[in-house]
Amino acid sequence: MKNVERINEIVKGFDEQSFQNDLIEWFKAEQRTLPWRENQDPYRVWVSEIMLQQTKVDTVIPYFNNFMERFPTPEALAEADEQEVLKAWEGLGYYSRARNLQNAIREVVASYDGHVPDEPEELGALKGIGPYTKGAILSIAFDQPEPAVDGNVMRVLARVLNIHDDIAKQSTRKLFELLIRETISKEDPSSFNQGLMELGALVCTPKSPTCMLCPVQKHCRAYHEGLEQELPVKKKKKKQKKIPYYALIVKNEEGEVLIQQRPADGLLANLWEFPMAPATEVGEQDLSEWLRTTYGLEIRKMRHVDRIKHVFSHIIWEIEVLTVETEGREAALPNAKFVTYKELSVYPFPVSHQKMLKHL
DNA sequence: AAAGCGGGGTC
DNA sequence: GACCCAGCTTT
Repeated sequence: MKNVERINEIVKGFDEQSFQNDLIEWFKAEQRTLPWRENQDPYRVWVSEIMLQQTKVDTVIPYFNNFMERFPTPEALAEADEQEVLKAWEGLGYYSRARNLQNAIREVVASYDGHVPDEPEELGALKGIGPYTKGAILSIAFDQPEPAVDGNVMRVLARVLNIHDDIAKQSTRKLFELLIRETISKEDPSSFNQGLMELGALVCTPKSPTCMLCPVQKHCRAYHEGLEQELPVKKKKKKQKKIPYYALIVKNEEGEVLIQQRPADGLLANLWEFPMAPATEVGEQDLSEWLRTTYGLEIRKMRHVDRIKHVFSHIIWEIEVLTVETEGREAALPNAKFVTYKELSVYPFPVSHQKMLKHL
């Protein structure tokens, strides 16, 4: 069946007007006070939406406040060093978000005189702005009736409209976008979109939704069928592969520690770390040789001090941590260098390596 | 369409 | 452990 026909089938007998009213009324009364809801500044809305991707509100709040203090305007963010931006993002994860955001903001300053564009095509062409974020900015900052379909929205609508499509597929997201275009309030698209998300976060939760307190319970087909726990349908992903490493906390005679910048692409791009040897290729007895050939450093003393397991979305690092004292003072590798304990604080580190700081 | 990309909270 | 989170980009 074509999407248009499905939409007509789905919304048949659905009281859109009443649903809108109940949802918006509830949102206006019950919405949380959040820093990015102080006003409609498109820059603030944008930053908040990027930070909120795959990230809980409670986690984002302190990062958002700090980020706005350090980079209050698009110009301030455009002029900053990427390392400063990554430092402000440190611990938040998905660091390409930060790099894409700055890239896009620089584009806005260069091409749009620092004004966030309110045209869907211009906005969507900016780095890091996909279908969801585009719709969120357009509806929340510019009051345009555009769909902003995230995980919350798909869960809420899957239940309300009793839709059993796999929400992991992007064709399903497109179906929901069409449904929203049909259903969204033209008078207050911002409260409508945010209301769906707020409802998903506070009431229509993934497990044990509190249907008894739901403002749109009477509209919910899954509730009436007793299917709210079965929806939404989502294909589960396969589990992560384990990768073993040795991490070396190397101190020279000055008491400085060896750190190294990761490549500009891929996992944790451009962040800093302590040197890591892949344990699949290097054995513990080979570490002296590895340190010599890789960094030109002679080991004086080496001690096993910790074991760290760090879970990413797609892999698991299993890290054996060793402290090392060396004779050399300089590292041969250009992206590696010795720094003092104090200097460490300006470099952005992934959480996996922050866990090793206690061994310094 | 599937995989890569973080980190934290919950059950 | 598994799942989820105000997803996007690359392959």
